Amino acid sequence: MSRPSKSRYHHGDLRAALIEIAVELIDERGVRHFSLAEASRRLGVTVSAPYSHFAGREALLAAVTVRAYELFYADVVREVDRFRKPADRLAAVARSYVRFAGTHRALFEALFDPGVDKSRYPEIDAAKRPLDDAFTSCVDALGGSEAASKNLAVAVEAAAHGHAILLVDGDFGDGAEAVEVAAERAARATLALIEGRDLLTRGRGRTRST
Amino acid sequence: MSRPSKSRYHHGDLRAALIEIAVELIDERGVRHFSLAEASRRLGVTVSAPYSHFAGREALLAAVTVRAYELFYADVVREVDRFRKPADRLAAVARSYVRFAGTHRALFEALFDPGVDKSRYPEIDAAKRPLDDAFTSCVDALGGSEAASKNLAVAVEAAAHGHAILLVDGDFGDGAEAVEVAAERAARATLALIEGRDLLTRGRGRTRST
DNA sequence: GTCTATATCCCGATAGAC
DNA sequence: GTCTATCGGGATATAGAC
Repeated sequence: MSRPSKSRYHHGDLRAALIEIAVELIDERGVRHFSLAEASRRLGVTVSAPYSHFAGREALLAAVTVRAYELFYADVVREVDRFRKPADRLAAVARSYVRFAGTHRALFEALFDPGVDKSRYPEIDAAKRPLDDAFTSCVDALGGSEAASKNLAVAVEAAAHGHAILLVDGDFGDGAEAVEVAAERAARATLALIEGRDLLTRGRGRTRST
Repeated sequence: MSRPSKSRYHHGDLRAALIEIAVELIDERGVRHFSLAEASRRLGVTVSAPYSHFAGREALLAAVTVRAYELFYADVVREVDRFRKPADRLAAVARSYVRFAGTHRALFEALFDPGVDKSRYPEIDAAKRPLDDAFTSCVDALGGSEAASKNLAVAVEAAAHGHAILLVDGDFGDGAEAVEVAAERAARATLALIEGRDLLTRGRGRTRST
């Protein structure tokens, strides 16, 4: 058979193998400690081999980010489609958002790694778009003006993201239980935001400030 | 002579100078590109000099983080004390949280740098505590059960953090205006969460708070 | 106790041979 | 496409000057 040798990726799929091993390594030591050199070592190739497939370390991380968004989106879709009511669907987005952060920490970390200049990798933005659209379409289904929808979408996204960060930061403890606690909190925060959403769009300048 | 040379930091305050220059460098190139070597070069000392004051790069970054929390807390307190009503005070915490992220990006970035293992630097947690307490005391002033307060505190913190990340990520645009937009959104989201807070504490499904 | 000088090792990146 | 060789830079440890 054409089963490739797992120990030595000298068979032409180094690119995919690099992305795969990068995810593993990031899981083990975090993005910051990820190095092309170690990835190469694990794959049994020399340190310069990756440069045939990626411009450099950052480009590989960008590819990892794109992959992460794809997996992220798949998770969100799977979860959202279990519900029909718009509010529940939106809460499901928030829930799966946090779950993804908890169950794929390396990938989630890679998504927001300050070390990758996203503006130089437009494919990252393209990979993110379906996710944003999922948010938006759920929010739109709730009705209300365009401005109100936008405000709610931003608030929910921020809430989901915030819970995800708190989770990854350990504020909810460790393990699978912590993930569910955080995910459930995010879902409920979403429902609370929907409930109080009129307050998101009021005043236009009159909520106090400088 | 006991007169220290100001230009070379050979005067015994290298520790403070390192923290200061670290903040500058992180502002210029981001945490990832910060190096002890360059900090040393800028201060006119050799690369090994910092090791008299810090165990290594990570320890210096930890010190920067502590400093960041101190400044962060000072900002929050200043802003919160301009209000009296509990809801407004809580919204002010969220607002100043986001403002800090926008106006001190380097420090904010350092606060959540995945490269520093916070569990190995307990002083970071200690520096963070006053900030958490500020959140908590504002929430408690709103009344409600202990569990409900906890739930609201977490939700507001997550919302504030989420808006801050979206801001730093450029989702609100650039410049001072973007900062205010994000800060105001966070404040309003806080008010919306207060409004819908009953939904945060329902079902008893998996929400275990401590 | 603080800093210099030095040396080792790892990593990112490039050029050229196979 | 991959390897060899190599350069430059950064992290870190140690020995010694003041």
